[in-house]
Amino acid sequence: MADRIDAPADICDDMTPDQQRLIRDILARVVDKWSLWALTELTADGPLRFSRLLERVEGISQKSLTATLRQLERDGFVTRTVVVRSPIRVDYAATELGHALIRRFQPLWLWAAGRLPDFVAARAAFDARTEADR
Amino acid sequence: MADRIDAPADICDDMTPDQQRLIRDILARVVDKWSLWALTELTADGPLRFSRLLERVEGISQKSLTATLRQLERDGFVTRTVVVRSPIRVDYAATELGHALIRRFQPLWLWAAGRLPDFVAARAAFDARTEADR
DNA sequence: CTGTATCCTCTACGATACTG
DNA sequence: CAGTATCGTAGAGGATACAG
Repeated sequence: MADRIDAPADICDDMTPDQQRLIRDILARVVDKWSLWALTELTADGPLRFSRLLERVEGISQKSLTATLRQLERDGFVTRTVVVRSPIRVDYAATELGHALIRRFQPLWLWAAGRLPDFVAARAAFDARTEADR
Repeated sequence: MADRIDAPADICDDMTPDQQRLIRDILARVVDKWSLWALTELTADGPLRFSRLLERVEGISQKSLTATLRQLERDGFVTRTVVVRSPIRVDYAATELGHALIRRFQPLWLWAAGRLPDFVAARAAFDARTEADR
């Protein structure tokens, strides 16, 4: 399953403020506290039920998981399938769009991981600087 | 100025929870309401003074711009240079790390731009679905 | 089991006024 | 001009209880 070809670079110049806002909106949501984490679990391990996700995304509350999944569903990153048994059961799965996002995001994550020493050093330097004077 | 080679993919398995938290922290900050925007202005147009940034990052308050720049400085993405004239003047500039981040982020942005129709469609479908039933 | 509803807290952020 | 201080508001998100 190959990604679509990237849009040409000058596409950004042709975008309305509304469109730019939507993109920022999408990307911001994706890097919020839980979305990327939940989506990563789904892309890594196939469909998962609500309660499995609740275990895997450590620290998330039920309420926030519900909200996070709704957003991901609304933006087309996951599907939600109700299995009408007793007890009821709901499966969540990453869509093609969801998989694509994770694939696209991974290089950024890896880059950040490789640069981790720089971040640690930068913070240490800054904190040392600001504790002394200012 | 070439980027560093990416870390190998399995680097993620060797990371402590603390390190993973730091990466999420960094990446989350970067996509927050203002950071990426401010940093983009700096990478596009060389050093800028505080008041120029305040104009360019439309809608940001003085307080938030100060906070945003402090975070970016602390994480090593920008430098802050005080020019002691009268009136005082402060220049902000993107570091190599800051430029690298923007470069790394751009493909993701372009991908999102290219997929914009999908997002619009997904949201429309979801909203139609949820207005009918639920 | 999978949600929704309520409450409560904490933080982000704008507006405004003030300082070096 | 660049920043700090203070206030007020709005939203995110946890804990808990309850419903289908």
